Amino acid sequence: MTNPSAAEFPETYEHTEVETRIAALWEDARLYDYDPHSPNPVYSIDTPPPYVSAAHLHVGHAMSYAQAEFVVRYRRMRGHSIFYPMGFDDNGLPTERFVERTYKINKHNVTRSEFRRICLEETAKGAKVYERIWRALGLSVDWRLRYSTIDPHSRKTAQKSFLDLHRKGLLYRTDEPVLWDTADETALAQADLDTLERKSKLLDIAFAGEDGSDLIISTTRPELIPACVGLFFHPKDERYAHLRGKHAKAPIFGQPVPILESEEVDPEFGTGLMMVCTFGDAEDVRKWREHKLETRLVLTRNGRLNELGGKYAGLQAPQARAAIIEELKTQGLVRGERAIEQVVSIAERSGQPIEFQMVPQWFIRVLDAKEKFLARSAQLEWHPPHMKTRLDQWIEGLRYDWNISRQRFYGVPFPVWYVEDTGEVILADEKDLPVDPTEDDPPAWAREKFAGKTIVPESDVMDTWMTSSLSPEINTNWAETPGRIGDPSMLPMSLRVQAFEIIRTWLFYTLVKSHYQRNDIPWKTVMISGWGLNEQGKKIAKRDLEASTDASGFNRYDPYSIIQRYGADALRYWAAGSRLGNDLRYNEKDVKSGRKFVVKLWNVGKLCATYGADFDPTKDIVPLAERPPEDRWLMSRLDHVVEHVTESFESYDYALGRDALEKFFWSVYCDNYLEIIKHRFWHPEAYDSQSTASAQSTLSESLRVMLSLIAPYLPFVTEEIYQRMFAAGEGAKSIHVTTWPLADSSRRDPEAEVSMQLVLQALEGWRFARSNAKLPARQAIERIVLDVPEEARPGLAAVDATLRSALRVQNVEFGEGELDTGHEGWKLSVALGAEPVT
RNA sequence: GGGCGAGUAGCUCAGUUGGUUAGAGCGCCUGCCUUACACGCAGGAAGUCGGGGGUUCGAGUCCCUCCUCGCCCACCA
Repeated sequence: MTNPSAAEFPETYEHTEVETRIAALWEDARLYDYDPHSPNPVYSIDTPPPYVSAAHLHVGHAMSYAQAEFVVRYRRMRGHSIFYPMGFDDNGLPTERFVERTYKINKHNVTRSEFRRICLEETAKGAKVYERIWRALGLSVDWRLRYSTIDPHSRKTAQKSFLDLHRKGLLYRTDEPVLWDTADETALAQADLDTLERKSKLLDIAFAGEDGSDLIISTTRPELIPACVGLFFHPKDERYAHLRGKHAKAPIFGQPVPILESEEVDPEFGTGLMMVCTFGDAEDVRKWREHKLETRLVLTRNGRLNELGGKYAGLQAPQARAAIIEELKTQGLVRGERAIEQVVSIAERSGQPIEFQMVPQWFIRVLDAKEKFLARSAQLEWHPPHMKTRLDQWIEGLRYDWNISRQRFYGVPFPVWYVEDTGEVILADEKDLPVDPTEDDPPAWAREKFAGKTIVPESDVMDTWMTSSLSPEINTNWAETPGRIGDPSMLPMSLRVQAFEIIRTWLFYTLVKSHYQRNDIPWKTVMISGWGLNEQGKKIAKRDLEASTDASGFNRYDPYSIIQRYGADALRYWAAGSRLGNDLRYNEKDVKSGRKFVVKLWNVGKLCATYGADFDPTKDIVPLAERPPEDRWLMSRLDHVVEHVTESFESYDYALGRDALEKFFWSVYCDNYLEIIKHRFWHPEAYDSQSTASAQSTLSESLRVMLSLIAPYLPFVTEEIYQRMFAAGEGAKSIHVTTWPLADSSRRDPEAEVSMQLVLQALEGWRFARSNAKLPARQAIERIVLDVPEEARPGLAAVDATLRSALRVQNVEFGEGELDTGHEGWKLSVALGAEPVT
């Protein structure tokens, strides 16, 4: 209404047409480009780089990215200079597998750089798909700030990080036993483990004592008998005291096994005699270390028995187990057998039970800095606060330093060579990064210094988290890659947004890196989102996504599909429905509700434009104090909402804001205020001369404020209405770069709120009576007689015009009434008009 | 076994520091195509707030205890 050149509002809201056009408008205006020269405070966001190659994006992902974005849009309107990058993760095993499968190649017939080239091509394709969806969803990302975890900039950053930590003495290389995945044939870190409950058999098996007596141990893993290097009993266990210093003979394999004591043996478990092998579990590793036991590794890196397994050599562990049990039984050495529930550590990716192997690995020290990490955790502002506990408990429970070596082909290489005979470490020069030691030469100084010696490259690659943990540094160009936008002075970044399941990995590792590299926190605030779940409250699986396309091609879990059918605003409306940190079930009907909200808002815009066609806010505004009570009431109520929504964004609890807005918009603004003031427009002659201009002033002001409040949630429809009604008048390119409305006490009007309570009670009573009387909508009403308590009458009489406007009748009187109003002590009667309203 | 979170209408969830008769959306029932909107409007039914105990003038809200569900961690002889 404030825009004299505002185009006519089309009858219906075509979301696809509008959203496409608005997205282009933002794009043309370069609205989301980060401006390094802006005088405004920077607000920077670190969001998860999704796996591009997997292509399994579902509504749950859309939900978490949308949630981050609500906050971003709010901050932009609060006057921050927004730095909002987007990354893609194409590092790690899933990508390796994907490329091998798709291109029918493997690491034996291509070089790393060739493999990387293919991966980057795939990334570019995948990133396009993602970018299309993210843009469609309205994410206000600066796409110039894109990174991929395998691109040269990220590789350089990861390698620089390695050099930095090495220089600081925080890295070491050792061939201690490491967690090993026999399926993927690589070492893993503690954070890569999962647990599996399964049924297992606990067998009592007889070893032979020196005097020929039976020494019974209990084990679930008889295939490790050839790796047995000790039997342990508790020092106070009298039953075995006589065995002190003696040896036992292992069944079948016959090796002599020392009998030793340890406080950690539970005399109550089994026979109280414990078999220790290299290595059945973490406990075995501990005993091996403490008691300096022999090393008899019987399992190979791919999970088979080696020559120590004698005739069972070459068998996979489970087959060997079965065969060995068979032989033990034949020899009568199995003395007991019972089924037990067992919990085993498995590799998160492959699902294989974890073994231990001795392979030289690079470790980052974390165990001796737990207290420091806990202190860093306490420096962060957590939303919701209880998520901090998850990180703290993980830190407290750490048992291993961070193993960053992976025996895989694809990933970020270590910037390291070794002198073959001495094992001396040669590090790359920082100016040469990124390097691949399997293809690049070592630095010139090293070639000179070790001339004549054989120099071998490190062939392992780094743990994928070694790179991802640097997302703040990658974003802000800590490695100083020429041409990248971003500046390390932005560190710590403002906000990290992520889901809870990667607190122990992504969040923890990022904290470690920041602490070690810059002696600082990575970001000031952490926002932990929940998951978007399916209708049954379960995680949306890849197969759910794949099996959910209907005959028309609509996939009910595919964000793009949903956006096409209901619009991005509708999907975002659903995403705004969960309290931060809580999971949110996906229901199509909630997206439909979002769609209804969008359409309702559109219709309000249309109505306001119609009623305000001849209104010029530069000269027609009626001062608030001079407007009728219903106008002052509306503005007062609106001010409460402004405060509420602002608070909800400040506490990252956008869902509370959405609720408050929706209730206000729908029931206060539409169902009451708009319905009340219509009468003023229909019968201006019945009201004072300013009443139309008052309503127009209020409509204009309140709609403008509401559009701003709703803009972070529903950026498209709010922009569309803004462009039609306010943009030209305000001279702004977009509602998203206008100023956030703040609460304004001059709008508060307790007096109007009190008088409107009476009016609304009368209105409710009238609606109740009307509904009971089943009056047709077009029934003309001559007069309404209110039969209300004496004490209410002066208040109502004082706002007579408002009352008539609300009840939509020219004559309101007090007197006797017979119709029930649903309110104690309130009745009314009504004089019907002769003719129906036309 | 330790920890975190949750249990409120048929379903999904709000309910700030304890304060009248516990709310919303969806669903259900009754009317209404009323000059923005039938993707709408008006009205209605529906809850012993997981169980038990306690503090208080007053408890969905605070304390104790038990039960159920989800997640994280530990448990591998």
